Amino acid sequence: MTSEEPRHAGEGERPAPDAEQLALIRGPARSAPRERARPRTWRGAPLAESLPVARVLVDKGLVHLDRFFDYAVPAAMADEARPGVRVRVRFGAGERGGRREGGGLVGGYIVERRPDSDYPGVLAPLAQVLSTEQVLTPALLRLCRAVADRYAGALADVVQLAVPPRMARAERKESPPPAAPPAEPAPGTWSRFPQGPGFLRSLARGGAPRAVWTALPGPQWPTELATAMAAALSSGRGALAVLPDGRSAARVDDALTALLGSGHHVLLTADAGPEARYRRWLALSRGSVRAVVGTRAAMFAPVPHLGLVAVWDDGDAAHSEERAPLPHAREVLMLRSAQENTGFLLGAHSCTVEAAQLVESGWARSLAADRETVRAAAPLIRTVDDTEQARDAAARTARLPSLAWRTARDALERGPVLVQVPRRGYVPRLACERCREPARCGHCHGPLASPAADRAPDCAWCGRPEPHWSCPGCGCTRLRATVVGARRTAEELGRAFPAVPVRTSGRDHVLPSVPDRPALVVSTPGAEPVVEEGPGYAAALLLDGWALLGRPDLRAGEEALRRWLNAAALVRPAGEGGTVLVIAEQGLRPVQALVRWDPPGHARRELADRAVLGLPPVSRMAAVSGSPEAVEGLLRTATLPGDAEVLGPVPVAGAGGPRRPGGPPPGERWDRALIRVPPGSGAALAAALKSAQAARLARRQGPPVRVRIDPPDIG
DNA sequence: AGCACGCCGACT
DNA sequence: GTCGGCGTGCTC
Repeated sequence: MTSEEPRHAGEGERPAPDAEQLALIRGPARSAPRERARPRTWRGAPLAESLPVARVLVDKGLVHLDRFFDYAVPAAMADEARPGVRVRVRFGAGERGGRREGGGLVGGYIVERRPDSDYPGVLAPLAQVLSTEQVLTPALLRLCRAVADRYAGALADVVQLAVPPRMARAERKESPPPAAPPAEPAPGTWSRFPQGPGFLRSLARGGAPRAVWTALPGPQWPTELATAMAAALSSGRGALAVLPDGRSAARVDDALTALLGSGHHVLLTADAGPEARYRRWLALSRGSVRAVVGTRAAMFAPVPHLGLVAVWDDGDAAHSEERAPLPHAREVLMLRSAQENTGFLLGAHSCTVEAAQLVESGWARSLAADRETVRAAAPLIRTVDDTEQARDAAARTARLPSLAWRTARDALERGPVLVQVPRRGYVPRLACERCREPARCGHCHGPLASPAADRAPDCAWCGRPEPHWSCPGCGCTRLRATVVGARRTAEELGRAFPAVPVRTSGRDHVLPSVPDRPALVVSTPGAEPVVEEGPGYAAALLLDGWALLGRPDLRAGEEALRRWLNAAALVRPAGEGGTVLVIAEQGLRPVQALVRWDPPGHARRELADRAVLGLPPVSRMAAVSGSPEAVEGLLRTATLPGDAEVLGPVPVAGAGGPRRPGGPPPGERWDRALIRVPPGSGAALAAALKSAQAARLARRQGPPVRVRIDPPDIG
């Protein structure tokens, strides 16, 4: 702490110790009022000779402080105080009384060195340069700025997500020079995709192709993803891949190692620990390593001269950052791809509506295999309609359809059988009694919910009652609550095969893999073990159709299909006896898409529907929530774009429900309003909400409001 | 957000 | 004449 000096009594009353220096930093012919001209922590230390002003991003995530502050650079720090380094500065209410030191020390980053400042007062000096490591590079700063704007958040909040905390020990270690770029990789199994080799060639030649990749079922995708990264590396550029969890990241990391050895890439996941993580981050930042595979925080990894950004399975909820301003990895990587002119690869077994929109709009090209190739790689999909079971709740949980039993029995002779069961905790809402289509509001297409069993339903978005609902699909006027739960079916299954070992994998106990031997593997979605070595599961039983499809969430169908496809992709091809049995009504759109193994087709149809109904991502939405007065106040003061449409506010289920972080405090009522704008007005909406939020906080007009762009739970 | 300033009423 | 309520505005 070179600048932590004791306070001199009466210092404030004296003229500045070095009037010439202060004139220099105050800028040309500016006569600041005398009381403002008193330096605060100033000890008369000389200033840096060139560029004596440092523009600093103060590390406080307050929306109304979302700007830079200028500080004087003492001569002693002239060399160290480079753009991008971490600093400590005094920040807070000034010492206008001349008696106190300024506010406390806070952290920050130098974003720029300048010859002068436009601040009319006297600049406080930098208190300390914490480290000479230039962590917030201009490219990273620009990305953080774009992400903050996109999500109506504060720059400092985004920087906190992007730059890991400092670990001094990790900084002391030197990083080796980078390895020479590897040779251009052979396409390998990318040859199964007509556009695959061309995509790789473009990357290898320094191009920036953008693709939405529908991966084929089977275990090849990690190697294919790694091959695309290697192609970008072979052009002398860097590559980055974001995966939804540590397990899948490790698989791609292994594939890269198999392809290139260990000198070219790092794995950036939470389980490495903070110090190792920072060391690897520094290896990238210093240009010692050019490729990174990781979970969502890796989307900000400081790869210089990036050639490819990739994201796997963008429908997985883990790609949504849960800290403010809640950015999504796919969106961040899209911004990054545009800013740094890189290739873009969005891969998955399924296809989100956002991915379909990227193809539809022409922003990305589709990278999919021919129908015959898909059919040869996919397992046989069979469906069991459960309408018969639905008549009797007891039968539904206790009895297994005989086809499921036979499928499992036959498959267990050849290998392991995967049983996918739902996770607990789905919110029951209303659906058509006959066709089970989730019931939607006739006015805004929000989901209907029943406040009490014997009352008419309300819209959960706009609050309008809907006493005379009728199903647009089948004309039925009767509603039913959605049913959840099929776990006992799996237990029943275990009892039906007493001779076979039953293994379970779930949120608490994730089983990474199982041997290629007969066993029942019961797993919740997302925790399915892969089969070691062999051709994959002999069969899969997908039992969670009801729980998923009954949800009124906009993404219910897409999410059901995504989970089914991820499980079904672990099953061996139909030609080798692989069978998937899904318990769900055959006529449902996601079920048909699974049977035909056509996830892009499903996403395209969903996209067309949403365009008609004005739902995201065809329109952009924002959620504003907080106490009723706060929400009302923000909506009143905000100057929204002219084409914005406000839905609600309506009360949010608070007390009694599961307590979510950042949600309403127990016992208090919270409201939520949704604002939707047509395509093209998203940026204006974010900007309007951000400035209204800033004004509100600055003037302290009542309790805080939460603003969320692209709310995930609008249905 | 903190934090300090300042303008007003109540008390010594 | 002095203390302290909180309404208002700034932080380089």
